[in-house]
Amino acid sequence: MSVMSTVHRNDQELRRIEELHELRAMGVEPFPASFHRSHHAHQILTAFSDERPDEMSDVSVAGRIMAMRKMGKATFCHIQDVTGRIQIYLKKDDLGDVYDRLRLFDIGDIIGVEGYVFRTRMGEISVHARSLTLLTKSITPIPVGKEEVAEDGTVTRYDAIADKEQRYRRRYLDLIANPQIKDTFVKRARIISTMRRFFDERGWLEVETPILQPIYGGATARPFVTHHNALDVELYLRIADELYLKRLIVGGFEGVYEISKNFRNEGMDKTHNPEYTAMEIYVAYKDYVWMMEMTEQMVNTIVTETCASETVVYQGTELSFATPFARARMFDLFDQHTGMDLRGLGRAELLSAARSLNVDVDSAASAMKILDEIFSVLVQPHLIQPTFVMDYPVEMSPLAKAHRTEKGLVERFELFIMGKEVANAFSELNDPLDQRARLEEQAQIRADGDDEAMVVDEDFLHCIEVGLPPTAGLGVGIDRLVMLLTDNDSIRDVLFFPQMRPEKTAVTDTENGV
RNA sequence: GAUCCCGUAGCUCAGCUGGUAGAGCAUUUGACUUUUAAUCAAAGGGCCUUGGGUUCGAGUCCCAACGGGAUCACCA
Repeated sequence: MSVMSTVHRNDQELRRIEELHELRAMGVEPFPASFHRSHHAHQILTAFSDERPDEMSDVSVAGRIMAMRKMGKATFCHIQDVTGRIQIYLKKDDLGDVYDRLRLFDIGDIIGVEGYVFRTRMGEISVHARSLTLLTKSITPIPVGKEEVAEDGTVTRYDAIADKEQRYRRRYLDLIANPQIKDTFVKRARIISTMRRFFDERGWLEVETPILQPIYGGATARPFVTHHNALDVELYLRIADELYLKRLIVGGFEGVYEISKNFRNEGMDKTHNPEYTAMEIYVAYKDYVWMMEMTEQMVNTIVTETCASETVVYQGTELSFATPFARARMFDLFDQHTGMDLRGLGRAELLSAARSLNVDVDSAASAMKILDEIFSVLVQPHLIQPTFVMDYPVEMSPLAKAHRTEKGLVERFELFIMGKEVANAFSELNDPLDQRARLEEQAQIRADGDDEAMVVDEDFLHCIEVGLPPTAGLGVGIDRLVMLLTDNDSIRDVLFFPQMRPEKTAVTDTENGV
């Protein structure tokens, strides 16, 4: 089968390729290896002084041409670097033959400019070019809209790429055309680095555990399955790293954490992507009360350091991250929002409670599912400000330690913000007999048809039998935290490359009948 | 997986009760040495997502497929 390229090029692309050949013929290399750059755009715009313009009499900048206004023997263009845009002023008197080559330059090309900084009659700080170097010739026209900068600095962008499919599939074009979205990703990086520093300062060790696991565990979810050829075994992409991190605590580390991707073979929507980033941390000799305090301190630190404030506006709602966060026991919240005491009810009673509350549940649902459903419909939407929900029923939490005083409950909390779960934590279950009983119960639920229930991991049970010290564990959904702090309502907008259905591959020559 | 909406030029979008494709920006040519969504004049550019059907005639109506978005379900 022939694999000849069948790229279709439009008139603009063909013209640009001709320009490229023409430049080479003139002895201009369209793809030089490097360029010395002295300043970023933003640096010049903030540091330029009208009183002392000579301080910037010799600068060099580089970036992508985003706009070009040719006016005969003078040309203005805007170039964009990672910090923003700056205007370049090019004059035939200064550049001579090089100026004539401008006809071979296009929007999208990357150039380097050396010159002096000045302020135009219209008041815009610009670089007056003494020399101009082509750094990369762009062959594909990019969908850049024109932009208008108002007096107050607000930027209006016209006709920039708006199609979500294009924006997600070709994020590089999105980043060029909508540079303001970079802020989200820069903040994402800062959120993670702040979290990492918070843990490192406290002496906890960042570790790496297997992503390919022979037995998946630590959460209830359907996994992705893959196959290892040499061992001829099925392996699973991890749905959580909990069981491995606990093994390290058993091994003698007293604080370990991991920030990395989990994979869950479930539906996709505004808050779910098949691969997502989680942080899990385990600290020995601590319990969930301690972990709650640690969590609110960590979140507060992240918010104040990345948002320069303790409050954040999310989709029009002001959220306060001042400590302490609200705390509420799960069954107290049921009392408050349903008017019913659901403590200790069996499956049949919960089912009739759900019916009387107009919560739609499957009549075959387990007690755990019914409680979960009532909670998510009637309680969760009220948890707008950061709120710790504590003390869950044991059936919902097979890896959490039995509550020290409340029978039937476990020492667990979840952090809710804007009605969404952001963190989940327990006093970890370290009674090996209890742990075995709970996992066997999960295995039974699984045998009864719930393929999301946990699988028994004998080596994990063995490890707990060796002896896990009292330990507190926490998991945080990084993507959701980033969404909250960057005011984005879709997970796709906080991931550079959200999962998309693969595009149809271009037809090959043979299929084409060539 | 279900339902609804969307798919037209490189980009943003028009296109009425079916009559063979339109604008702005971008591109090309010309004018213009401090412009800024530069301006002015002219020009080129479309398998209207794909495949069927109805019709004398389909961008438009019907069916299906593909891709996207939203809502729901599952889940974090």
